[in-house]
Amino acid sequence: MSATLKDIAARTGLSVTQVSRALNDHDDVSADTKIRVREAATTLNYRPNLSARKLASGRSGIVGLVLPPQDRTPRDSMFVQMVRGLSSAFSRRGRLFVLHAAEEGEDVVAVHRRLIDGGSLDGFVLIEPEHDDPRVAYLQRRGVPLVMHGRGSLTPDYPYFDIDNVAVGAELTGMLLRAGHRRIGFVNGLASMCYVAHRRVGWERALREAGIAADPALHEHGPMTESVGALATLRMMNGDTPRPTALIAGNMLIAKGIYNALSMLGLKVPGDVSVVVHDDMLPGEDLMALPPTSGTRSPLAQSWEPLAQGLIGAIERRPMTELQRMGGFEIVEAGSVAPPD
Amino acid sequence: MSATLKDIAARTGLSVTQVSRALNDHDDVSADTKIRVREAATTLNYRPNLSARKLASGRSGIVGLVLPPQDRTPRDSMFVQMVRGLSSAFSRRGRLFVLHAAEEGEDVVAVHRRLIDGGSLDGFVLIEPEHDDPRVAYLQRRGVPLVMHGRGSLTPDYPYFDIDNVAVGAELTGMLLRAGHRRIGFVNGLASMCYVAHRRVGWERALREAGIAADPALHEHGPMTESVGALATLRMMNGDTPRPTALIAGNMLIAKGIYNALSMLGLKVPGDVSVVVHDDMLPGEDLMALPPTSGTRSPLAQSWEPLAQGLIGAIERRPMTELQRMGGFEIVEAGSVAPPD
DNA sequence: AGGCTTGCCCGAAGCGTTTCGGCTTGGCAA
DNA sequence: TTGCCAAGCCGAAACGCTTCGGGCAAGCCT
Repeated sequence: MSATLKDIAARTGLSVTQVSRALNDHDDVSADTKIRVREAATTLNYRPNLSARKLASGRSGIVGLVLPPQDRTPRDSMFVQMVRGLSSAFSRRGRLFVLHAAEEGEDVVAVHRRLIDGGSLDGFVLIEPEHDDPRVAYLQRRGVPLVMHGRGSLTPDYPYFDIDNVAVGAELTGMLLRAGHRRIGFVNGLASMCYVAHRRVGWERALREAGIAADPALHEHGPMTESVGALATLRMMNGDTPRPTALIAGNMLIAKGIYNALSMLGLKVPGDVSVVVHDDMLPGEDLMALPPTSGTRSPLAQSWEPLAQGLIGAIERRPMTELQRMGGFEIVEAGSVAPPD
Repeated sequence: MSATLKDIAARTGLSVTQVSRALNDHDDVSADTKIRVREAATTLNYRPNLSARKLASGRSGIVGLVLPPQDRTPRDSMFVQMVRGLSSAFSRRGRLFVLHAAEEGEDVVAVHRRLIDGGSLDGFVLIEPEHDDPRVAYLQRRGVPLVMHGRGSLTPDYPYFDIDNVAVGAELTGMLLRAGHRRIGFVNGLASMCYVAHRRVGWERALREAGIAADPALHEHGPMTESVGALATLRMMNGDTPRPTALIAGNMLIAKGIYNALSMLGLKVPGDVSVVVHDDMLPGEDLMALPPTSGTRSPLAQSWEPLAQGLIGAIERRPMTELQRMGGFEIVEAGSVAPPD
């Protein structure tokens, strides 16, 4: 059905060996031969058989991602964007990216095992890191390449792409401190997420450096949704402790909730309360009609390229230093911060 | 690293051939041998190498779905649900389901080609059928098994799972006709979607059978979103032609928009206008706080099992009659329909 | 006794690739 | 002339599996 190396060999009068070496750009093939082989390959419409390649060399050129079994609907749209971004990034590099959804009850490690032993995948993109991540432990033990979106700790021993979330937390806090705020609330994400913890560390550090004790009552954890933002705001504003004069939102949805709660309380931004946010630039959030808000910004969509680079680097056994990469973030001044009182 | 047939053969004192046949449950292996082989396989933690299997037999046990390149955010959540459902349905049947996202500019047929020639996939689940679908044409020509979610025409020549959308359209219309309505508006989905056309046919047919001419001004096409529902309602209610006394919503989001527009116009349901809807039971829609609405209902989530069955049947070259399946739908009476005036 | 079936098993070939080791050729230095 | 080296090429084995075409007993029929 589909052309094979043998067909090209027959057509060019070369051996299968030499054709294979020509197509893979080995150095003991004459330049002229390489050209002839490549021409024959395109006219015959040759596509390498990845199964055969995998069997012979151990590498198939297919990489994948296992979708965690939880089903938190607000994140679905992000997953789709991620799959699209990674597909395209790997395609550009001549690899095939596939996604497999883990079963509800199934052990995530077992799913990875199935995909490796099935003998098809060369490596994995992992998301939502945990401390001492069992997936990482397993893959490292089996010698299977991986790249993490984020970090399970501040200095992990595996390839990753992440932004400096401690710096993000510190910068958001710093923007408010510099405006003169002293009581700064933080509506953060789920405590189990590492980047959430890192941002909290940044918040605490910035406060400490300004000589302020971080008040735990001013830090809220929860899924990054509108209602969580709203409820957390109400709690902080109606609590026993003195009201915060400024709020940090973990993402745009939380910010939306904060704005809703503040307007319910009759409080103006930035007149009564200052607000800053970290913006992931998720698609669809732009039509949320949020007032311009200062803060930090780093598009999640900028992760796909470095992640693809990182995984391919890992597959090619590049040194670890090349595989641990950090993305930057911008600082946005949009007028949602004013001095207190 | 991982156990192979040879390991099992060595352990049981059988030949590789016989071990393979035992594991694949061929009939010229004694029952006793099968048991011994299976035991050895589990203690050695054997997993078949899918690449090798594919190479030898032409079948890998991997099936896939290509995510169309458009990026209509409201559908993302449905895609994720679909991927989860299909993954699990195929896993239960010992197959591996993967998803690959098509590139923005890329030809969808070319993507399928890449996946076939890559030599990994046994077959495809297709979604969003078109008339004379080029993907179907290509796969049929190559002899690659497929199953369609929906139908590109009422009597296609390929395996599919669909519900009877003509009947859905007719039933929704019928519910309103039986209450005495004569001017019945339909806010339908995108005209390019086949099920949308089928429902329209059902609407027209039911009207015709009741001796009513279908007024094109009472039929609106558009993406299935809240605002489309709202705008279509405003147009129909403020148009030059007599107002409809009842409205059909293509799905819950459209219904939501209809309710919003009606309440803006100060119209009550069912006092002033009756409303019926087809409910796909997408997750998250329950928290849309829609008033109880009569109509038809058939959970999209019930498609994954029949689709998996259909594709596996197609791979096993079962007769076409077994592979073309229809799902049913329920009729919901929830009090959103009353006689006109 | 001869032949036939049935039950169980095996060797070997083959799927399409990569890769190891070795082969030839021509050119150049000794 | 001989010896050597590099450039370019090739055969064969291997990856793990399926499958074709047999083989060898034991049991049955005539």
